[in-house]
Formats: sequence, structure tokens, C-alpha cells
Amino acid sequence: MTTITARERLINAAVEAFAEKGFAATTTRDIASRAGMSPAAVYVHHDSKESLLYTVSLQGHRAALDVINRAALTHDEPVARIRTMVYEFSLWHAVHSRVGRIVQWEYHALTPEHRAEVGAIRRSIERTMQDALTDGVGQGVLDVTDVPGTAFSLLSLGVDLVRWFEPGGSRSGDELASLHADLAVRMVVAR
Amino acid sequence: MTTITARERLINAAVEAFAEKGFAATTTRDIASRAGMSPAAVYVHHDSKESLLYTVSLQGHRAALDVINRAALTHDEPVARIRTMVYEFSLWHAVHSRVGRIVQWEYHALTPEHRAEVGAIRRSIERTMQDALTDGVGQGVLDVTDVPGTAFSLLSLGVDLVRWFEPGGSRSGDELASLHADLAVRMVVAR
DNA sequence: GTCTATAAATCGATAGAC
DNA sequence: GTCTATCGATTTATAGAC
Repeated sequence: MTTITARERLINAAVEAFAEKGFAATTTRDIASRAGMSPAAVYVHHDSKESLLYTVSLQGHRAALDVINRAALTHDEPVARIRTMVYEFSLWHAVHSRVGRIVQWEYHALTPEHRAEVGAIRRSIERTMQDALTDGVGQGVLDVTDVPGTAFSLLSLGVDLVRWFEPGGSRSGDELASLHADLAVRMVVAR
Repeated sequence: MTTITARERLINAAVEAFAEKGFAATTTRDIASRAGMSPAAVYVHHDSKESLLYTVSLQGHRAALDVINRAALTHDEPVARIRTMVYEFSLWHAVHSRVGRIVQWEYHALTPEHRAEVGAIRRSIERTMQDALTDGVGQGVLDVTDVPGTAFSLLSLGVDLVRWFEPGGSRSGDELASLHADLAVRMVVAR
């Protein structure tokens, strides 16, 4: 059985509020209300509004990095590897579109120290994608002239989902992730 | 000779501030200060903070629609048409990355009425891209199974530029737009 | 059309009782 | 660890002089 602590209830409430209204437009009263608590109760479990954002953003960045790193290990063959990486990265942004929106859109609202920490995870995500492309080019299986730019473009497909995707909408996350994976292969495969 | 009115100075200041800190985190004092005016002067030229956002967002959406509509008219041949549309759409988001960020990220901060008006322009942009794909499929030149999803993906390349692109950075807008155009053609061309 | 001054509301965060 | 009450700062927007 899973016990949900008051601290976690507040984090879930913050995810809802930040994703819906943005960090700056969200009040601590709103977060407390969504968690069924008084405004003062927030500060028993979290230091500040920004520390709530930091917790959500750090967990989200780590989850996204984990997803793409695991995907990179599933295949040695470069085309299948890229396909899986793009599929899993896009699927994560669809399934976790609220956290994804906070990760991608509220980066600037973090303190400089927290932004630096999270920024390192972002660069690690980009490096993982670049390494997969470079490996495929080296094997002669992929045709990619601009590796950093193409890596960005492949990630952009998933990232931009958080702008409009709603779970329970007309399109499933799996459907969109599969489309992105197909498009990704066409973008990079040599022929 | 071009005369810049006080009203336009305030709009330019709002673009700077909204793009840098987001709409909710921007104060009317900040906008006034950037325009070299007192806080009260803002309300002589604009009704509210939201009406400043609406002005910027509407102009930005109209400019982006105009860019992609004009690009669609430059070629009859489907591949060249898609290439030009993606190039121009991405280039616009790079060159106007501050307005682009406001257009793409502050949609939710508009009033429901203004959001509906701007939303119609968004759907028109998507329709223009979808029509170009459908036409190419009909001519047998393009191979696109999921027209709406692919249209979204092609636009995502440009949209996601506003998340990180800075004019004067290590990569030029033309360089990125050309990359996106190349990738777009590979995504949709039949072979 | 610009300013100073301020109204009225709301914010993040804290004090202190229980 | 929860609450009510509130502090002190900040916000959008307005009033009224010039």
C-alpha cells in the first residue's frame, strides 16, 4: 500500500497549478487549497514557492533523462536506437505533459543555482541524442550533417507536445510518439 | 522618416519584458520603466496589462500566419513549397524569437475572448500546412500518412526555437531554418 | 500627455494558539 | 502538524495637479 504524505500532496497540487496557470501566476494559497490545506501549512513541508518548483523541475528533468538514457541502451543498431529514443522521449512528454510543461517552460523561474543544476541535466539529454547520431554516422548507417542541430530537432518534436497535448484528447500519446519515431528515422537514415 | 509613438514605445518595452520574464512576472512598472515613462503613463496609451499582451500576441500571430501563407504561394511544386514554408516559418521564429515566445507561451494569459480570436489564427496556420501536405499527397509527390500530426511536427521545429534561440548566438537563424527545411523534406517526400 | 501620490487588492511568508 | 490571523511588501490601476 502506498501512503501519500502531506509533502507529496502539496507537490501534486503544485504540478496541477503550475502547469495550468504558470509558476508566476500561481499563488501559494491556490496550491494549499488544491491540497486541502491552509495557506500556512505549505511552509511546514516546503521552504518556499520556488523550492516547490525546484522539486518538480528536478524530478521531471531526471525522469526525462532517465527515459532517454534507458532507450539508448535498448539497441546497438543506430536506426532502431534513434527510433526508440524519439518514441520514448515523445511518449514521456505526452503522458507527463503537465510536468513536462513545467520542465520546459518554467526553467527561467528557478533561482540561478537551481537553474544551473537543472541545466546540466538538459545538456546531458542533448548529449545522449548527439552521441546516438554520431555513432550512427560513424557506422555509415545515418546521414546527418549537423549533429547538434538535428539532435535538437528530434527532441523538439516531443518537447513541443507539452504546448497543446491533453491526456484524454483525440490523439493518444502512443500514436503521436509512433509518428515522431517514424519521422525521426526518415530525417536521419542514410540511403 | 519613422516616428515612434509613445504607444509603440510601450509595446516594444512590453515585448522585451514579457519575453524575458513572462507575462505574469512582469510588472506594469517594469514596462513603464523600459519605455522611459512613469507607471501612470502606461494607462494613457493602453487599457490594461492584458491589452498590451493582446496587442503583441495578435500582431505576432498575424505576422506568423502571413509568413506561412506567403511562403505557400511561392511554389506550385509540393516539395519546394513545403521546403519554403518550413524555412520561412522557422526563420520567423528565430528572427522574432521574443515575440515568438510571447505568441507561443503566453496564449493562456489572454482573456477567453482574446484567446478565441488568436486561436482562430493558430488553426489557420495549421490548416495552411495541412493543405500543402494534402496537395502533395494528391499529386503523388509526398508520402504522408498522418497529415494533421505531420503538419504539427513540421511547425514544432520552428515553434521550439523560441525556447532557447538567442539572436547573436553561435548559430544563425538562416542556418537553423535551412536545417529544418532539409529535415522537413526528408520527412515527407515520397521515394 | 506627463507627472506624483495613493487607493484597493493581493501576494509570499510568518506568528502563535491548539 | 494544523489552524486563524496578520505582517509587510508589492501589485494593477486611478486621482488629480500641471
